[in-house]
Amino acid sequence: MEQRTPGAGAGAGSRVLVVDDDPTVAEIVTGYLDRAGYVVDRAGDGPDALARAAAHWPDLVVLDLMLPGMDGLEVCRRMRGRGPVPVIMLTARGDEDDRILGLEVGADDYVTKPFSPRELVLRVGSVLRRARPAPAAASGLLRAGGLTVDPAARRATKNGAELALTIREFDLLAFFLRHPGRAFAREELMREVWGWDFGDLSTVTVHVRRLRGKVEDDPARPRIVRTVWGVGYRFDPAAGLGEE
Amino acid sequence: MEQRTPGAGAGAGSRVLVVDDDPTVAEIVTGYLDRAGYVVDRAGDGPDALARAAAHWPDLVVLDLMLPGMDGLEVCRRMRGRGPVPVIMLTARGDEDDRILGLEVGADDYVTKPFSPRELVLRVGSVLRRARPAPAAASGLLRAGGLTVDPAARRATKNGAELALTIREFDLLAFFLRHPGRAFAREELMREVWGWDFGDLSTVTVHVRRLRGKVEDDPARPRIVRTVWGVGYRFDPAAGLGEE
DNA sequence: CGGCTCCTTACGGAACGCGGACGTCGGCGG
DNA sequence: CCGCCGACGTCCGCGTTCCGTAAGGAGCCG
Repeated sequence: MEQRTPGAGAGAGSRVLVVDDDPTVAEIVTGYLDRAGYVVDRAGDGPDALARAAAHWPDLVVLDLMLPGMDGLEVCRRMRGRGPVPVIMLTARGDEDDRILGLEVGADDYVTKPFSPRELVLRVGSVLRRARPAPAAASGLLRAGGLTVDPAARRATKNGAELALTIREFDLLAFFLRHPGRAFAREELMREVWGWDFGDLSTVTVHVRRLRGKVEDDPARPRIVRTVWGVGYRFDPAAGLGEE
Repeated sequence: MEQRTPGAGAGAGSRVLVVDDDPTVAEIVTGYLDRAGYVVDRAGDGPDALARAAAHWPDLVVLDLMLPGMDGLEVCRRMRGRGPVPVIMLTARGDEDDRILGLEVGADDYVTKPFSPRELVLRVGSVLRRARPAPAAASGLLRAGGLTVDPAARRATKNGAELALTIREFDLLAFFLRHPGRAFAREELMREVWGWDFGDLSTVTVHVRRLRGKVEDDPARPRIVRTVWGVGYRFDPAAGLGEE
């Protein structure tokens, strides 16, 4: 049932570094991860782990807390010093202090010994999935010009800078981003953005003005939300950066 | 002090939540589990179960699939949303689909009605023993910004320092950590965190404020849990270190 | 130049979020 | 058994933010 490779989206072929001084444990873990479709590398102690990481930077590290020579926490710290990498710690059961320490150093998850290899595999997948920031695509994100509108987060940016928009302004901009290049009458906007079939159309005018004040480089000469005389307004997507 | 410990000695005094709308069934099950040395709590329906769980997080849940109002599967899902907890499902005999559904949602075991109470007790012990070394699969540790939330241990830290959160505050923070960067209406939070479809929304406001008081550097100018005017709140994961 | 459209500004009121405080319930310890 | 205390849900007053409307001026077109 759980035989599938992690190819279903999460980290197919991701490189996992397993660090454990116990050959038996390392062997078992390696085997399971390998069968799950990961590329696995092994290290027996701290220095070895750092060397391996230097040779091939891993996507995730499974790290035994108890290591000969260098402490697992130290390894974690050094690793983190070189670059951001998710870490799953293996700790002795019930050793609560160790777990807390691990979390402080920045472990992304922990598994207590003795553990089920299958569970470890699941957690590896989970952490990898979590570590991967939202792919931005398929998330309903709207982009045009230098503008970005995220309906889910209710955030809008222009050239990376956050815009402080009110509800109406945000909805208005989002609507424009969804229908670029088309001209809309004020009545249409009132219906689509406000959800009203009646009302003072100057409301739309004023809100367009306010939006321009926050979005346009020069609100006096709008290039993004253009006026279509005798009709209404049109969003011009090709007016992102300053060309003159 | 120890009344009577369960046979195998696993989970003496473990807290078991029994959810069944049939008073007779609940009574019998409660009786047996109680005599087996467990601390038993009872709930008659879904919302009740979630409320009980909020008050005292159980070590295991015995859950009837058929419940008035909220579906057993839904209860299971919500419960799992708050933290990893083993679940044993009670299903109608031969209702194969239900069993499959139950296992998919993440039940750790199931018992078909009519069932022998003694068998149920045995399974409870078994699941507890199995689940003990490490909380069952599914969600692990949550990290974002300088925050850490461990649903299994029900513990949260900020920059390594432990946070003294109440039940609601913890659930709220955990939910935010699970859905970073998205804006949620108060109604959604009320539904997802409280499990209510109605109620005074100012409750959410107040708890957000209390959470801010413990999480934010400057509660007056929140950077982690942000207010989205006219909409609700949003958890901002990129608010870890001090930038100004 | 006249009429219409659009821009700009200002303002009152409503909606909203926040902080503080209170009453209640349940748990815990004396 | 009783009293204390923390957590929770509710309520109220205040300050802020936002919205819709109105009115005067500027711009566009015939």
